[in-house]
Amino acid sequence: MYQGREAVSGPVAEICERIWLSIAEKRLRPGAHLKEEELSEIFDLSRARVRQALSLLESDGLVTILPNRGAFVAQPTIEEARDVFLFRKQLEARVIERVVERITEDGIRQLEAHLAEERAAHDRGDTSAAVQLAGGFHLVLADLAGSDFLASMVRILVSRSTLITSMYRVRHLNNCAPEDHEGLINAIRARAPGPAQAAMREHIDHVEAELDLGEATPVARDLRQALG
Amino acid sequence: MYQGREAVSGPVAEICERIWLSIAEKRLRPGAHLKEEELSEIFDLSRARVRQALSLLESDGLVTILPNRGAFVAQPTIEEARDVFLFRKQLEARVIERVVERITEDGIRQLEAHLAEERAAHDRGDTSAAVQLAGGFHLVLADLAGSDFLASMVRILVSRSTLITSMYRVRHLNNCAPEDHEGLINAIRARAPGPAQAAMREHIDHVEAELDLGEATPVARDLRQALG
DNA sequence: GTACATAATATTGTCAACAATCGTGTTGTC
DNA sequence: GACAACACGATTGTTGACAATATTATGTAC
Repeated sequence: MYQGREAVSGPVAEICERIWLSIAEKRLRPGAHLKEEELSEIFDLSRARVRQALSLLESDGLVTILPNRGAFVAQPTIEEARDVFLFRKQLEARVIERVVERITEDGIRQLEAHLAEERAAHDRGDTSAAVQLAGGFHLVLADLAGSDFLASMVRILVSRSTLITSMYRVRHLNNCAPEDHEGLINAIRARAPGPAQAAMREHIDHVEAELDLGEATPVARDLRQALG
Repeated sequence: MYQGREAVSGPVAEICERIWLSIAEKRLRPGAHLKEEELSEIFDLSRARVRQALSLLESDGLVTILPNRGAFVAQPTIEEARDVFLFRKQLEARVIERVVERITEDGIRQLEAHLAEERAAHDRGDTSAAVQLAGGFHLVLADLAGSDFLASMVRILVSRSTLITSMYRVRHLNNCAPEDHEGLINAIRARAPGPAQAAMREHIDHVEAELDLGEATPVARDLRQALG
């Protein structure tokens, strides 16, 4: 399974995971060309499967596929970045609303188990796992909302947030701090819709506040795009 | 080009279009199994291209692909239907905001030309074209907002709305009436953000109001007949 | 007749070879 | 040297054949 996608499993999921992580950790620059044969050699998989993975990553907004040209790491603009966070606030507020309505003891345990993993990764300095788990928390939450639609929307926005964060963050910090997630769980446990939604909006604002969305792009953009 | 997707062209776009239309016109019931070989015979295309088309339709939420099982026309629940329209109101209000900011004379002409096509299809009783163009209006609008992100989000939600409307509508009416679209153009021309956003929210409420969210009316028919 | 195992069929998943396209370097002309 | 036409290598796109999996049909015991 890759980023909450039930239908994706096995080798294809692994390519997606690893490319996703490489982007999150800035090992892959926005605009970088992801060549199919190169990837198939690296992962020792057929080109068809690489292609499938790239197609999935495109639908998550992490890469852009140009016909007859190939796949490139996406380059969201500052305007798009702001829109992503604006909609995440609205979308995830709705998610929280539904989660509070239908949360069970088992659901709470799921969230707490995830939070424990986040803390463990954070404490041992494993930023790679920490970033992955921080995004994963929102996917678990979306799952608990019990709507495939909401879950897929959250996935789309969270993956884009990962890319945006890796492009525009000023400090070398996590995507989400575990503390915020703890507060969210508490508000959900108390079955308090208003405070829980407020906590979520604040949390997303925190994430956005760590970014520098006021100036020109720090990473050099594609020349073709700049002059086109 | 299929539903505002620049990158999709040629035969694959045609399969998508025709399946999309068949769903919109209730010739394909939700849950129907879209068999790859059958489709490849109907459209006289290779199975690989059919597969590609089904994958695109999945990312638009029109079909659900189950591993080793195949592709099925999606079956959005009533809860999901409400969420789609809720989110469309928020999303398209933002689209309108950006369109009003950056609209040009040429943009207005584009919208009016589209509206004229809608009216023509409506007047000659071509419901097939009318439904397609009604959804298309929102895609043109999203394009004028000048953000790939907003455009792709609108596409995802509009395609889902099409499916939802075909599932839950009580009267045999259009997805969108051309009158609402005319009002939107006028508000945009006046560069009035508030009224334009209000018009959009009202318009989407109108569409939602035509649905009966308590009764499902599945129409079963042969796949070959539906697509012919 | 029902339940279960098993074979037969239908359907999807995967691959490697081939075709089409694009980017780039080269050559020829002025 | 500037420019266009061309050819080459690199990269993506497509196909048909084959493998894996699921669904249906068949047979058998009780």
